[in-house]
Amino acid sequence: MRFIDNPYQCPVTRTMSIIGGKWKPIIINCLGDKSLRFGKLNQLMPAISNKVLSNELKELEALTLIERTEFQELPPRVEYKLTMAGQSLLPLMHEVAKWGNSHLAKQLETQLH
Amino acid sequence: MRFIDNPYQCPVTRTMSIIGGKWKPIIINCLGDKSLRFGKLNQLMPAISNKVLSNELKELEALTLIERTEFQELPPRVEYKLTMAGQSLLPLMHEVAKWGNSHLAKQLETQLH
DNA sequence: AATATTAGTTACTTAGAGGTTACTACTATT
DNA sequence: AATAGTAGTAACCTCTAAGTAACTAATATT
Repeated sequence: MRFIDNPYQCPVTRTMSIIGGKWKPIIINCLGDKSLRFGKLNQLMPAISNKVLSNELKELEALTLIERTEFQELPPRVEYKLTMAGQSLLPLMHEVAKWGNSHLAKQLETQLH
Repeated sequence: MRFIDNPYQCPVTRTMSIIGGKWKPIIINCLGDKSLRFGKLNQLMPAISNKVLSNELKELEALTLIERTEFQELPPRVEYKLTMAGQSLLPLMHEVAKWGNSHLAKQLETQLH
């Protein structure tokens, strides 16, 4: 999802423009306050392809929401974690998760099939 | 955005499957606790086409998150408002808006161009 | 008889997000 | 000399969410 035209400076529109993609909120929530390797993220989100995960991580890094650390080891090790800016999204993610745990959300999910 | 495969029952994934579309959170936030006509919604979100707005409203209605009321008048009058279920999303929308109003979000928005 | 008003619908097109598959680099281990 | 392990990349494809433009129904008003 790309930038949404936001003439009235709507804050919801602004947030959705930035983290409204299919995977970004899920990645941010997976990271939480942990530092995770690429492969671990891929394993936590089995439905995302490594190409898309790689792209999303690059975009999140460009937005300064996550930080990528490369270790000089073999086999390669790369860890991702939220920056302070990224962590500012955690209360929001908590609210998203809270609603997702509600009876209504669980019921609606089954209806989506 | 359609259903996301959610093998680990992740609540964030669940929420994003349901309201993760480009426009749904914006529509829900626009409605708030008000009852709004189709044309008014279109005016509040000038970047959405009437075809897409119409589709999104139908989907939200099918999810029982909004209620559509048709008045027998001419010219036609139709009003949309959140159901109780839809209103359960307002605290979440409030958190989304709060983050969207942060300095960081405003800064990142300009960067998206 | 033309225009306005409202809430859409229809038919068509298109951008691009997302998906698939195969591949690479580098070394240690069997 | 083949395999494993990690973090990706490259080339290609596909689908569908979204966009565009024109149109409709029904009546009142000019």
